[in-house]
Amino acid sequence: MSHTVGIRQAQKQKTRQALLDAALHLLEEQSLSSLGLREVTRAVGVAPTAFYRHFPSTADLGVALVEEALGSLHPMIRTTVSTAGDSRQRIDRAIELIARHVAAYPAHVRFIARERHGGVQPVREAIRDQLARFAEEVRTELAEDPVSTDWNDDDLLMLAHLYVDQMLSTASLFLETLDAPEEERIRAADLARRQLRLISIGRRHWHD
Amino acid sequence: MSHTVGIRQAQKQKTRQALLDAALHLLEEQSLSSLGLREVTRAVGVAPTAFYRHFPSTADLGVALVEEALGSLHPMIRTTVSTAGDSRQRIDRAIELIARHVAAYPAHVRFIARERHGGVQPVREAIRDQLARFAEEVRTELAEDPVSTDWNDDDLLMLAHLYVDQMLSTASLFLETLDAPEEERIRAADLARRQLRLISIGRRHWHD
DNA sequence: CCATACAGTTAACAACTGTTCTCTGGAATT
DNA sequence: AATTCCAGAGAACAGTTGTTAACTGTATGG
Repeated sequence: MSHTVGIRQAQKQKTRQALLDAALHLLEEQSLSSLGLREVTRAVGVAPTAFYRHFPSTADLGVALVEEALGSLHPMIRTTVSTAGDSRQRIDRAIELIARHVAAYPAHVRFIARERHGGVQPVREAIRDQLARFAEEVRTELAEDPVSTDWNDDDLLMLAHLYVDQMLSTASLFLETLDAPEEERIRAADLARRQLRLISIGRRHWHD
Repeated sequence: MSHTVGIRQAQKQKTRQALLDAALHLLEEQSLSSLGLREVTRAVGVAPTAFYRHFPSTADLGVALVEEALGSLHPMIRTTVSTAGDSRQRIDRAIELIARHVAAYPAHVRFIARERHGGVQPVREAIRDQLARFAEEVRTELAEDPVSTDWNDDDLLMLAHLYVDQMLSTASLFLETLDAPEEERIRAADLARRQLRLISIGRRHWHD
């Protein structure tokens, strides 16, 4: 049991990543349920049968993509709904973070938005589970905010889900306006900002 | 130019509808981008080539399905965000309407949720356009509410989009819990109700 | 009553799909 | 140095796909 990777395993992970990358690229203009195994291997330049060395089926490839797209996002959550600064600053920071992420990983965002309600059950479930984890994390973050002192856990989770949904909706909106003129992108950011503001107002007056 | 339908056209529309129904059924466990033309005709019991008498491609079939799923929904919008009753009654009525609709047309709801961000561009655009129309209608309805006297059109449209998104999100949640035990369905309805309540609170305190 | 229009059929096309089995070259282990 | 392991290749399988062309029967309009 050596802790060195070895040429063998290194090469394997390399082609595995190549398969993931190629699939993500192909999925920009189709859904996972229509993605062919041969289509992916052809794009990578390996034999169709090599696919099975890495994934039992394209559905498992999809689950791996969910991990890649959302797994590394958990650290970002804490800063997104961080308690630092006043309400306006927090909203601006969140919008900025989402916009940057969409610009940096558009294919990831598209994949999640597309397959969240897509035709492949295991992938839907993987996304649902990850989003539920996000909601939990957002809840614990919200609980530390002095605004939420008299909130019960159920209401906090309700608000957390609302925020997570809003984040995804905003990310999807930003994705659509990625190639649009700057004016439209500003309008989109403005819309998202005001929606977040309305939610945060509702939050402040929840117990009236 | 007769106003009588004629045996011929009647039969044509009958098979056309059969194609739409079969497609909708098949789309419950896959996405439109993987729906085969032959698959649909086989389900209806008609030759593959007959498909072309009704739709140039499966994408056009999808656009027709958008029309069927959302086109008939516009009348419902007015009553959903109607101004009658107090806030709690309005929310209860909206949730009830959504729940009924999801139970009555689950395949329609699933199709819209799935293809809204799906892999077929013309269908995405058709859904986006219809939802934009919904938002416009919601806005004019909201404008008549005395709560919105000092709201500008831009903010009203922002709120309308938030409501439309929330409706879809709620419908999708209800769809997932359709076959779940009643306890979970009640929890889902409760969550949706509180989220709507938070938004409506934010709305009331928008200009503070 | 007859000519036309046309929804649906049949047959054939090349291209594609997922999956199995057998094989090979080189890294890993002993 | 000899042996095992295993990522990937290659070939073949039975089925599938979208699209074309030429057809048939029947409702429709003159």
